Amino acid sequence: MVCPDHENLKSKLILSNTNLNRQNRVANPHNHQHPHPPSTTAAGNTRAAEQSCLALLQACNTFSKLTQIHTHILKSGLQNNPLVLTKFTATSSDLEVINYATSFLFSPESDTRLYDTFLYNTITRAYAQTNNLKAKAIDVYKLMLERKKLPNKFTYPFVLKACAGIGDLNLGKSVHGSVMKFGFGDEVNVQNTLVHMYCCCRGGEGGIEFARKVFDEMYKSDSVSWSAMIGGYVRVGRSSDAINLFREMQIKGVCPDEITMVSVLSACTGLGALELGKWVESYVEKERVQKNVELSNALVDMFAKCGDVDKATNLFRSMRERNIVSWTSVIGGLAMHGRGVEAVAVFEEMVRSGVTPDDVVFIGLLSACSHSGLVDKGKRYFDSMRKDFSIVPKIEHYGCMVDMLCRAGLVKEALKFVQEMPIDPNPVVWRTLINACRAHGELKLGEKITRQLIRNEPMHESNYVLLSNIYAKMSDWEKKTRIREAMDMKGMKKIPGSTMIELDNEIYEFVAGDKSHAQSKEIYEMVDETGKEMKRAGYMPTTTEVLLDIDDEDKEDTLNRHSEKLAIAFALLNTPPGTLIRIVKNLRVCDDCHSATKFISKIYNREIVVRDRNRFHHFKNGLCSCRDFW
DNA sequence: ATAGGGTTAG
Repeated sequence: MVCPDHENLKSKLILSNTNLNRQNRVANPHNHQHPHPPSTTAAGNTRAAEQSCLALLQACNTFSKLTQIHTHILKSGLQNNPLVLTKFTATSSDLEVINYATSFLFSPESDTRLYDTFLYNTITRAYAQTNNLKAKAIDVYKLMLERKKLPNKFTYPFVLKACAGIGDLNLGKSVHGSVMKFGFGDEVNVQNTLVHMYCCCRGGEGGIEFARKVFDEMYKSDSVSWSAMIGGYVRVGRSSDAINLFREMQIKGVCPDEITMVSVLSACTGLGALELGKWVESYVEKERVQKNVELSNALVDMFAKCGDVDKATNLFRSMRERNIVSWTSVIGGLAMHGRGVEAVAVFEEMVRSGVTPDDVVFIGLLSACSHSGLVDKGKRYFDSMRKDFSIVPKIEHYGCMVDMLCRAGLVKEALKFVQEMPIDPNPVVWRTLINACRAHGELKLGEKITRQLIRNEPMHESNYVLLSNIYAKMSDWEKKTRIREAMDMKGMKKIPGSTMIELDNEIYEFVAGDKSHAQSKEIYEMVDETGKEMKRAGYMPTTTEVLLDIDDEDKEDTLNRHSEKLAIAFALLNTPPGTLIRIVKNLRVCDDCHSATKFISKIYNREIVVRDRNRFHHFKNGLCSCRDFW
């Protein structure tokens, strides 16, 4: 929705800029000759006009008034009056206003002595909170220093926020230097923003260790410092560190607020730790943390991504205030669980209720269609994005379409779609296509595409894994071995698969061939036993995805040591019969484990919920919710 | 006039 007054103001401001330039050049040559305040009488007049403008701005709280005041400013010829300009920018952080003020700041015709730190700060703040314009905030700040204006305690939170948005570690470090030089290194608010800035900046290794250093050295910290650091760990994917830090925060007796709890919930989401997430939910209830829309959204997302999408939906239904993010979390959550028909229904409900869809919710919707085989529906929604909602599809939307065609087995159509789409396919799109080639037996085509991809992206290990899997399916062990050698030579390693499971408020993690667990012996005996039961029920090990060229018996042994099989055996041993089992895998589940889990769900009468890198698999009675497409 | 948070293809 566009506010009419807002539009009005925009056009006026654009006009006023041209007016002013003309005035400077022709109608008001006075400016050129006397950059200093004009003569006494004129000064008196100016002061009166100035006071009247300031008074008007003081009372201003709506766009419509702002427009009137702007007209007034123009009439009084006070466009570049520093006091008026400062008040104007402080009253409205509307970009047009800010750009307008900035043009004076940078204009060689302006008397720069008249602009003070407040004005620079206000403009820096406005740019710092606007995407794509963070660099301008730094320009304004640098200009301020060049002109020998001293920064004050408000300056650095704004500047550091801009650095965080830009994400350049070297820039951040140099600003940190200025913070110390100007003596703001002891301000808690500045330190908090330093922590946040380092958490957001990358450059070589990334800045999170610098953040931790600032954080550890803080003389006193508050909930903001802890939230910034916890949120930082979440952002870089170090969810366990985030949880550990939260525990430390409780020990230290720092009281978390709703923002802290949002980050803690995100950490649970990252780990897939449902029990931990439920504990956080009860903590929020018990400690009466204010449950605003962001916190509720984080809860909905946590439940969906930790495997309980029904709880996520119920929570969403109970929310009094919802926004587009709430809807997106539910739709995306249902999509991940293969409940595409429901996701589509929720989307339709959203549109009916008057919420305008954005590009993000369409990613969830298209992904829902893809994971549930709703190809025609997906195509219609894809067209409708542009037609009905004026949203230009991005690479993610094209990616969903490619995935949709691939899952439906239409690999050739998917390739044609990629070749004809108006934007360049990215590696993700190619990998989607390659995996589909493997899954649907288009091995030669898959090999060709992967070789090309490796030329463009030689250091991305999943490309090699894909190629290796294609050769395995071709039974070309020689080429497969060569891929492995090539990876070794480049110093690359396959990311080890690992599986997490929660039991009695503990988190257990298994890797392939894991022997570290106290129950290790029983676990392997259980794996053997389930193996025998499964074979009796007709299970055939899928040995084509095993990495090395070894004989079939050894391959089977390798498969049996996969982390998900160990985790499931562990769960069978330690939970009462009939209990639902939830596990979280860091990579995609392999063909063999997928097939084995189906058998186990039937033989042992267990519902097994597996989260893998991309989606959920609900195994029940020998079947999987993904309908074997993944 | 200052700081930290929720959704994003495989």
